[in-house]
Amino acid sequence: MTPQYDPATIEPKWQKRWETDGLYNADVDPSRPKHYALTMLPYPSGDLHIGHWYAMTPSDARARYMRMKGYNVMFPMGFDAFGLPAEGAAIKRNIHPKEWTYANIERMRVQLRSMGAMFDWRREAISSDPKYYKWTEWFFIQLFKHGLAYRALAAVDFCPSCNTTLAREQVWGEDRHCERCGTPVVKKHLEQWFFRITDYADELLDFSSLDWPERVKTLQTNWIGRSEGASVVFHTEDGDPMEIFTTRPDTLWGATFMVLAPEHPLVDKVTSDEYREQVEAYKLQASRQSDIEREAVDKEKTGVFTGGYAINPVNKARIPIWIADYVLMTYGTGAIMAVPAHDQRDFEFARKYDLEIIPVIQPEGEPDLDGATMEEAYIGPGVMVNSGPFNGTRVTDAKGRKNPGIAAVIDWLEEQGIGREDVNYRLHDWLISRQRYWGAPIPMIYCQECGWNPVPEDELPVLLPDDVEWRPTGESPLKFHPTWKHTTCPECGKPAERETDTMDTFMCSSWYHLRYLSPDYDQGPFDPKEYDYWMPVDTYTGGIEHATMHLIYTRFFHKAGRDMGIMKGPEPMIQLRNQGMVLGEDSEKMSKSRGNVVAPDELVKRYGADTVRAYLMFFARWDQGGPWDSKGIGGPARWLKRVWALFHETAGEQPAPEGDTAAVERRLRRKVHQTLRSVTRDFEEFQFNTIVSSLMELLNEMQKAREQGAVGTAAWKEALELYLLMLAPVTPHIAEELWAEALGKPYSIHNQSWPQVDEEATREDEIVLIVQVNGKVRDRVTVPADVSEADAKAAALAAEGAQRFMDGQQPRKVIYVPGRLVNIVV
RNA sequence: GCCGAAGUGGCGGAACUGGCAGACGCGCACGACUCAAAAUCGUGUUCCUUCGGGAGUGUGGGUUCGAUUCCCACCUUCGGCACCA
Repeated sequence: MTPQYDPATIEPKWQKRWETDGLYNADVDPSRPKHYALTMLPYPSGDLHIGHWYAMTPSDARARYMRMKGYNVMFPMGFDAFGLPAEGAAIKRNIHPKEWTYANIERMRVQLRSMGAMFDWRREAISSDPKYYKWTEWFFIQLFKHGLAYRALAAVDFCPSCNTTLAREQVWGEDRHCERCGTPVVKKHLEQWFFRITDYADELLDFSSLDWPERVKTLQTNWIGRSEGASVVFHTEDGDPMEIFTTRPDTLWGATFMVLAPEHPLVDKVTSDEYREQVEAYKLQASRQSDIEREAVDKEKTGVFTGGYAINPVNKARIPIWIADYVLMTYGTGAIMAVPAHDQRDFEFARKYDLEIIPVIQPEGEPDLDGATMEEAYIGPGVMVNSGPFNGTRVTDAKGRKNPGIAAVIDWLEEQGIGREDVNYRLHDWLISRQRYWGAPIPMIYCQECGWNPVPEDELPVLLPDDVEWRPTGESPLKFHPTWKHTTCPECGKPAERETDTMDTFMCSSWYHLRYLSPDYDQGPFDPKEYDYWMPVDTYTGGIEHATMHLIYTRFFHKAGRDMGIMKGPEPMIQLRNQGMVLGEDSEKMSKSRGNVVAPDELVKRYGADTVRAYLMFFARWDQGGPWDSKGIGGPARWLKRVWALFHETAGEQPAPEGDTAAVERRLRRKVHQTLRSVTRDFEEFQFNTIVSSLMELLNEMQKAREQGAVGTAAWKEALELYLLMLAPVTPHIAEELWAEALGKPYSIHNQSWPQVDEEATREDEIVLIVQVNGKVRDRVTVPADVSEADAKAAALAAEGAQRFMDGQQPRKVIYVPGRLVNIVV
């Protein structure tokens, strides 16, 4: 053992040994409890950055802790290897996306190994491997066969920079930009493939079996955006039905006009000749405006009258039909009933265009509302008025059927056959078509006669051709391949064409946790034996940015798979924890263009992986992250050097023959076991920063105990052993080295059990009681731990500081908190 | 506008169940070692102070013997959604 801590020597040595021994191989073993620890897989961009380390090494420490707790832990790793950057690189540098991707994977595997994580590399899965994407395609076919994948013409978001359509989840922010490249998206009308995720909207709102952060649950709940209400069918004067959705069926009697989205299919039909010109002009203007302009909230509402009229089915009132761009074709039915008295948007519109306002909800104890004089819509509770059979019915603030007014009206609508209880979601079906090359082909064939049919399953995978030209045209490069798309119809055998779009890569990552189970299995997407043992994922870690993308998709995928008889159980990932983000030293997001990127490889070279791991766990709360501080890493670096030095200098020493060490030993054992208790708790709660600080604190105490002659005693030996066991998940290399070289213990520390807290040892003999006078600390007294209340109070009252501040007065009240303090109130 | 999270020393952060605010680390200051520096070790480090003490966890109130912790109102920052009918 060298006197100098030299991570550059010991780290590669142990990494090699662990790997050749298969120390972290996880195999099905029904005799042991399993723990599937999963951390989000990286995209093979070419370099592992500090964010990967921040996500993965604390997750690794937690997985190692669970392993020491006796679980059979699987902690796999792989690559989300399809995707756009590969094509970008291909175009820019004239290198094949496959070559680029696999070269990056090679490089990143080496970098990943340098972390010293307990990855079971036998389970590595790469989503761009044919043996992987064969089953991505297979899943598509199963979804198609079960009616969960369909093709439809829709106005979809298209990124002009990435040259592909995007899912709604991939369009972000007020300016509706592409999640990947930041370019504002445009609308295109295209036929695309969708998954029916909306069929699962309600189930996705049920988080009861999940231990997930509230934040993620809230984000998903808002994203799904469930509204309860009713669908009601109005008719035009000509008898054409127009369905509307409303959350306020109790206000139906106050509907004084209707508004259609400019793109609504009935607009042309209801428009009278007299108004056709202005309607056409308005439609043209609306179509020219971007979504951003149209959806700007503060914009004044505009619209035009169509000349047509509808009949309100509840009271047969004849009401005008308008078109306005504040009604969106993408939500509900693209048509609304307008109740200006009780909806602020309708109110503003009615005032502007001088439309009738009829109050139908009267707030109790207030003067009667008057449509002519109201200054804003009334949206609070009250009693229904001007509402025929419902006059006098109470309306509360509650939504849906919980509101007596709404419940009564819904029942009546259903009786009358006018409408029905209904629910609407903000969530849209998942658009998965991408006009790009480097993705899993959509395994569908179009035949002029038979329509769309899936590729027969025994012909899977549909392989990507290698010889393509990547022209970023907005259409799939596969389309321009001379032969690839030409095939025959699986139904009739006549010439037919393949779908040339590829799948959203979120499709690949929706099931990667299943491919890890058996990455080489060829009878199905996964080996059922592995599935039955390992699933569900027990602990999933990753960034919050996937809350409304990957984390919704994978839940949908699992539930759909369950309904198709492929998967089991309600949810794929039971416990979720999010790490924060490591920012640059300038507190900005790290990026090459800002020049604030921290390169982990250099840090490993300079300090060693253990120090980098420890610093990442220590420098911030894991769930919050924060700016990198290059000076701060010196703390953990010094700490590990001091750990090394202490073990090196004292490991073999025997106790000094003379001197009574009983008190020192007791103090040391107390601190060791108190530390073990808090480290154990912190591992359970993912509080990695306090794990490291507790271990630093214990080292300081051990240093003191050393000076007091503890070295070589039984308590000292126990302290050294427990110290390394607690260190093992955090800094696995130095722990292994000291375990072998300083303590001479048999390989491997990573096969040891997590130690038990000796509660007896943690007990204090004496405690320091705080003495307060009127809530202010005035003194402290040392008393036996099992002091009686009377003795404690007496000691406090006698304390010099207490006497001084009591100023001769009699205590009015003396409060005793056992083990903590005495507060004297005068 | 709606929903959510968070505000603690110069900095990152700690504080279990309402009970010593500032653990641990960075930085800084001083000291030791050194010809000197780095490294290392030691001591100190919330602010004010007449050295008795006083103030202090975004602001203002409340509950309590006692509040970073619970309640009310507000301010700020960050994140999400946003004409969603």
